[in-house]
Amino acid sequence: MPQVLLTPRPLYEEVAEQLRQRIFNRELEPGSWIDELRVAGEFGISRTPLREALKVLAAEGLVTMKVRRGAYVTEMSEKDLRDVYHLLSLLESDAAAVVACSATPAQLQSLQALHQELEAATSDRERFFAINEQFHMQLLALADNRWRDQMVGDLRKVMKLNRHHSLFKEGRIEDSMQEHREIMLALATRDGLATRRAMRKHFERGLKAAV
Amino acid sequence: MPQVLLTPRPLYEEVAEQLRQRIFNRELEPGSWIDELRVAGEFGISRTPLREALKVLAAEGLVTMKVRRGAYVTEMSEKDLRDVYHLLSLLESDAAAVVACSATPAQLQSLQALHQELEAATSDRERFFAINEQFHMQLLALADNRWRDQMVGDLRKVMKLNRHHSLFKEGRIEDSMQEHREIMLALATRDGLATRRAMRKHFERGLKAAV
DNA sequence: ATTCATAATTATTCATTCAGAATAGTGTCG
DNA sequence: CGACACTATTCTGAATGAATAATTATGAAT
Repeated sequence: MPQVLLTPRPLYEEVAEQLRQRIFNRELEPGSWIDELRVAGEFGISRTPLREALKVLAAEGLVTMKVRRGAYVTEMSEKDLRDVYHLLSLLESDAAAVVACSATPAQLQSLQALHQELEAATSDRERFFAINEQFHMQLLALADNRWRDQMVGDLRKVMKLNRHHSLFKEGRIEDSMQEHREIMLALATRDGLATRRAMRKHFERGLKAAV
Repeated sequence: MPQVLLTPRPLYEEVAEQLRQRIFNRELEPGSWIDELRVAGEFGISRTPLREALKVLAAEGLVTMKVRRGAYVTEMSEKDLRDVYHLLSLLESDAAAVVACSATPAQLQSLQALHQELEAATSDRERFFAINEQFHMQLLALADNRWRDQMVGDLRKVMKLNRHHSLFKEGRIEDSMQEHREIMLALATRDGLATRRAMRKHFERGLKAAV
């Protein structure tokens, strides 16, 4: 049959996304070897785009390449988790401070809207998780630094390698919500330092709940 | 007994490094299209490892891929330069603060040694530049966060895309040296906050000299 | 029986080949 | 004379095949 697949993006990117999902779903476990032939067979593609996808994932830190030994799913130690949280805290709290000082009222309003959605989703773990991610991404977007966006995106991906997600802990959602309220308050008062502090605290608590 | 390793690293990594050099040397100009056939021919290799190398460089931000239109050397606007400096300042000043608080005396001594080398190289621009890079990398290494190392490495690479290097400005070396002295002083007193401030100032001045 | 060496198998790495899409050039029509 | 359309060429994206390197297993020797 003719390959009528409209390719909105190149195959290796599609494959990279699929591989990310498999890694996050633990179908490919951290530390395990990625069999190029087997995976290429399962996707019904050749090894070439798969290898290119693996290069992308390696640059993101999701997999690590060993010379002449192929690709392995990255293993995150507890120290790695702390280190990644530390960097995310640094980058996102700075972004929050930037937004507090430079955002337009309309932009702050867009954050407020997401915040309200979050308040309304505290009972639905999956939905809360999704909107929470949206909120952080919107904040990043308002800080308007494409290099930071790239880095935070990568860090958040490798963070998902970790088994225990902070939001899965009992009571974490309520605490997280309270921290978000403090962030919104600091943003509303246009206080850069307070916003930075609030975001820092948010990540600090998040890490405590994650380990 | 392992066999003699003939290929220290895979071809695509070697090619990636060569391409970086060509980009930094302006043999491949920002904004220009990278002709896969031509470059592969010049390197005497096929397109496959070249394409894998381009994926790596794309992840680093040195080149940008356009769908069905190949790879282009990334163009840095003035805002991009400011944004990258901002992030480097954030990441490296935090690293410096960490080192100030947690480094062993022997580790501080290794920094002091590099600092002395730097003091002795103020008359040789090239050498000063190289040792300066070594100093910053050693500081990073002491902060012991491989994810930060990766990110700072990438940011420093894209920074090199910029035409005017801060250290090429007249009088910048002397100023830079003075800022380094303040950093060393703050490190010696184990004052994390002061170290962070000193490193921040160093980058602030560096940016001013770069634009 | 254990260890070392050699051979075979397996998997990565790179080259060659093919197909599809985009752009540029040329020709024709309004 | 200009604009639009069609064709041809060129380059990207993908597949397949060949070669090299590493690991494992087997056999022999101490």
